[in-house]
Amino acid sequence: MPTISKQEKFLAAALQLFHEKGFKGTTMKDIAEAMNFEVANVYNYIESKQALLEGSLFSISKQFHTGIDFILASTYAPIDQLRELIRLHIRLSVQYPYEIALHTNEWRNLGAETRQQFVQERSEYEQKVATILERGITDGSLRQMDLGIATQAVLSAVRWLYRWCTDNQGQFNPIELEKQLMEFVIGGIANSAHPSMDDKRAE
Amino acid sequence: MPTISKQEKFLAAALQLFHEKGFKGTTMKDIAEAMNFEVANVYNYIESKQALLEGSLFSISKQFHTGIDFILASTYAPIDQLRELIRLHIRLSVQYPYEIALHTNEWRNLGAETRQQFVQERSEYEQKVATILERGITDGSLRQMDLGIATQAVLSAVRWLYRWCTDNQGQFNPIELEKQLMEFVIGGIANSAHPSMDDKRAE
DNA sequence: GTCTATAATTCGATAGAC
DNA sequence: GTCTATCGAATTATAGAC
Repeated sequence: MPTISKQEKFLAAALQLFHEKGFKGTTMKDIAEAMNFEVANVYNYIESKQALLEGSLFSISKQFHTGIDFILASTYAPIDQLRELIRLHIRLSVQYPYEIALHTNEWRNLGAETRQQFVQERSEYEQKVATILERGITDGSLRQMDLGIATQAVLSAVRWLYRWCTDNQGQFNPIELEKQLMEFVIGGIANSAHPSMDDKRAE
Repeated sequence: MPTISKQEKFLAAALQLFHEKGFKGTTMKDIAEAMNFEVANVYNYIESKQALLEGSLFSISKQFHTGIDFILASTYAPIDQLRELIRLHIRLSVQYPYEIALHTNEWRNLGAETRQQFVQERSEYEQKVATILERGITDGSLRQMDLGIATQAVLSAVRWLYRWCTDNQGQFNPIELEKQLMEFVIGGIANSAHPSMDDKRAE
């Protein structure tokens, strides 16, 4: 049985509260109560509320960048890089759902400087996703689409995963989730021999 | 030229600030400065900060429910109801991007009672979307999928639209956006197999 | 590490004059 | 409708004893 340090318990409690009440809606008092001690003790575990936000936010950002960089540097064909991208998002969503919730919802609360850096990193990540899609469109494995729309559509398709994990705490099959989502995304932008969007329905 | 009342200007200024800085991150002073008057005057336009949040939130929630209720009550086939659902989301995202941003991101800041009502309404909306998908799966026009996953995937595919509208202020073609997104979503979950009755996928 | 006490600031909201 | 002035409460963070 893995020993969970009080540090880790503190971080988990804070992240869960941020998820439930939002970053600004969560007070140091809330966290202290979750830890069963007084407010002042919070500062034994963190430097400041802002530092806690920044640490978690950029930590998960780095995880995503590291993951997609490996994918981009691989010899997989573009459509299989896209599969790997989806797998990456599922894996991280299962492992760090509350960090991703923070990353998705609370970046607006960063200070002016760090916020700029965050937006920069997020923009670069989207650019890397777009690169995968662009290569797929070029080699014909992905359907012709507006690259910006395709990028947002793909990222949106995986952006809800963290909530699936926090809501159904382990009460789901990640393998099946992966399969279903793969089918949804790939089937959506893969260049199918079946032009099902050319709507000819029989009535 | 449409006359814009100061009330409307106030609401627009507040919503934009909520979008940029978050609800709790926006102070009455921020709004007052955007309106070029002092803080106390804010309360000539609203009852309270909470009331402003609740009003906008439930207003847009009602719009979505009204829209999907018409779709559900129509005689469209399920797959075309899905098309209409996507059109509904695009239309509302173009018309009320900042209200939808609030609805998506700031519902956690509702009071305990109103928050419960919000979650209830959102859950009912998801249920209505699931109904459309379920009918489509039943009649064979949509691929066999886990209904919960399919519902989240479809809703996620349209959830980023408001940001597309706020970021590219009118600098985009809504018709083309609609076409592209349609192709992505419909192509993703439409049954690409033969339009016959075999609903069991052979792998 | 935990406590009590408190500093320093901010914020939502109201009162009342003009 | 707009202003000045202000109240009361909440919040982040620190000081210092145990």
